[in-house]
Parts: sequence; structure tokens; C-alpha cells
Amino acid sequence: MPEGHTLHRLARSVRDAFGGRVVEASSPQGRFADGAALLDGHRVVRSDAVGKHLLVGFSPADASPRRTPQRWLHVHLGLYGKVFFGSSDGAVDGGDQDDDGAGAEGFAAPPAPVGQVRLRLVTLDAAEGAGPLRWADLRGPTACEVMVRPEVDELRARLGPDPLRPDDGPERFLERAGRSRVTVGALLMHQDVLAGAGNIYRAEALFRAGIDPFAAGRDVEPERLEAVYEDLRVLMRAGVRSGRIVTTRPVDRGRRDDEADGTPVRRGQAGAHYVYRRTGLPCRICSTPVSTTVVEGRNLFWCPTCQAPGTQVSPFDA
DNA sequence: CTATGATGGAAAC
DNA sequence: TTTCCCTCATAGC
Repeated sequence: MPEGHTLHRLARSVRDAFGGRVVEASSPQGRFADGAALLDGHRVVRSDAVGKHLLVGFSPADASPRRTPQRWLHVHLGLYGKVFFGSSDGAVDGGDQDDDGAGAEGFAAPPAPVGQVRLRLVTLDAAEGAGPLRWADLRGPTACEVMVRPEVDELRARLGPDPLRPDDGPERFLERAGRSRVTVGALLMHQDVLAGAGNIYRAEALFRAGIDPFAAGRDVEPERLEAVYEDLRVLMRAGVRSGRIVTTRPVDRGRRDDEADGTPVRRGQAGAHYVYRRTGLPCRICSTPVSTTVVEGRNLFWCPTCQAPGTQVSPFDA
């Protein structure tokens, strides 16, 4: 589920698997052959996420690992990109999968590519005692490219504050959103206004704050916008820890329609959301049927009562 | 088995 | 505004 929390988890997985290691980079079907050649034989010295973007820094194998990376791999997973990790000691990680891999024995070598593998990384220094053989396959990304530093800076400059980055605060978000005539439902999807939230966090954060998604940013009190940002910090941090988006308070889940009503709940996710994909089901707080409509090309879900125009309080406080 | 839509965003109209 | 990317879980036959 590639919202920001997924990318921050992915950055950590890349760091754990490849940090400090020299890698072989390849593009099995040739789709990214030129880029892979630029990284092949280099050492992974950084791995970080900014919003929904993954940035992996590479340096020549013989350069100091502390030197600033010469080349950066930029990955955006888009709607369905994924990274699959494997290793010779059995550690398998299907990216954001919250289970499977159980009982995996690992393989002596990377398996044949499954589907279209844009980029495959394999550790090259295992034989020199640097650790077990590890590999990762990137499939279906929207973006996969090699950048130099100015391009990385440019990318970061066009992104709004990321609630998952401790040094990013709500100030720039408040400045942009607070004077905008665009609706908050749209603004939360604009990565240059706030980086890292996607369609689930947008719907859930607005519900939790009791904000009408169709209110213009400038018509929402700054305190309430700030509350959304701070709430996203909490929600997304929890997402990084668990690998899942759970926005409901314990008191509001685990009952009624969580498994019944034909609710399309995914395994282990029953009751995880207040409004996301709950069209027509009763609001967990006030029982009003949840509404949906397309905003910014995506389905927006909201409770017409808890998030009615003019509402000034969170449904938790009402 | 096939059809559909999905957590996103850039490029092509 | 539509198309692509080309994965994958789920719904439906």
C-alpha cells in the first residue's frame, strides 16, 4: 500500500539489506538497462524516503562510504509498484506484505525474475565476507531513474512537508493550504502541499478532524489544519511500525459490520478505517451512511454528518 | 477462468 | 481529461 509509510518502511528495508554493501545492478528485461549500468558495482551508502519517493544513494565501491553519494536511484512505486527482497539466509520480505514469507528457507541465489523486473539489486561483496547474499526486485514502478544531486534537490524542493520526517513541521502546509481556494479534500492529495499522504490517509484524517472535504483550505481554521498535520504524524508513524493503515480507535472497531454486511475487508484489516471504502455503510460514530464521490480522479469517502459543512469539531469530541 | 479497480502520478491528448 | 504503467487482490461467472 504505497502511501508515505510504505516508502519509509521500504527505505529502511533497503538500508537493512544493502546499506554499506557493493551491489550488482541489472534490469533483466532491459527496460532500465542504462540506469542499472550506472549503479552496477557501486556501494549503497544512503536510503531515505521523502513523501512517496525513495532515494537510494550510491558511491563507487572504492570511495569512502561517508562521502556524499555521486548517484541517486529515485523510485516512485505509483499505484502498484512493489519491491521483493530475498536472501541466502532465508530472510524474505515481500515489501509491504504483512504476512507470508513464513517458513521461507531462502534460496542460494536469486530466483528467476517474476513478471517485469525493472531493477534487480544483488549484493556483490558476499564472497568477501561482507554478509549473506541479498537481493531485491523492483516491479511496476511509476518512476525509476538515476539522478545526480541537483535533480534530487529539485525533487525535494517541490515536495511539501512530510509528516514522517521529524524536521518537517506543519508551517509550510499551513501557509499553502491556509490561503488556498482549493478544497481540503484535493489539497491533501497535492504532494507539493503535503508529501506522503494518499487516498486513505486523506479520507481518514479529514474524518478524524471532522472537516468537510469540500471546504476550501482558506475557509478551515489554521488550528484545525494544524491538527490534521499532527494527526497524520501519529497515524503515519503507526503505519510505519505496523506496515498497515489503521486509523480507528480500538473502541470504534472490532464489532458490528467489520466482518459482516459484505464489507470488502481485507484479511487482518477489519475495522481499520472510518470511511475509506465504506460507501453506504453506517458511520462508526453517528450511523449515517458513508458517501463517496470522485475528487482529483480518486474516490473520496466521507461522513455527511460528522463532516458536514460548518462542522467545527472532531466526531470524537462531539 | 476473466473482469475490475486500486494506495499514484506523469505524459499524452 | 484520458491514457499509461503493466501488479495483484477481489468479485463474479
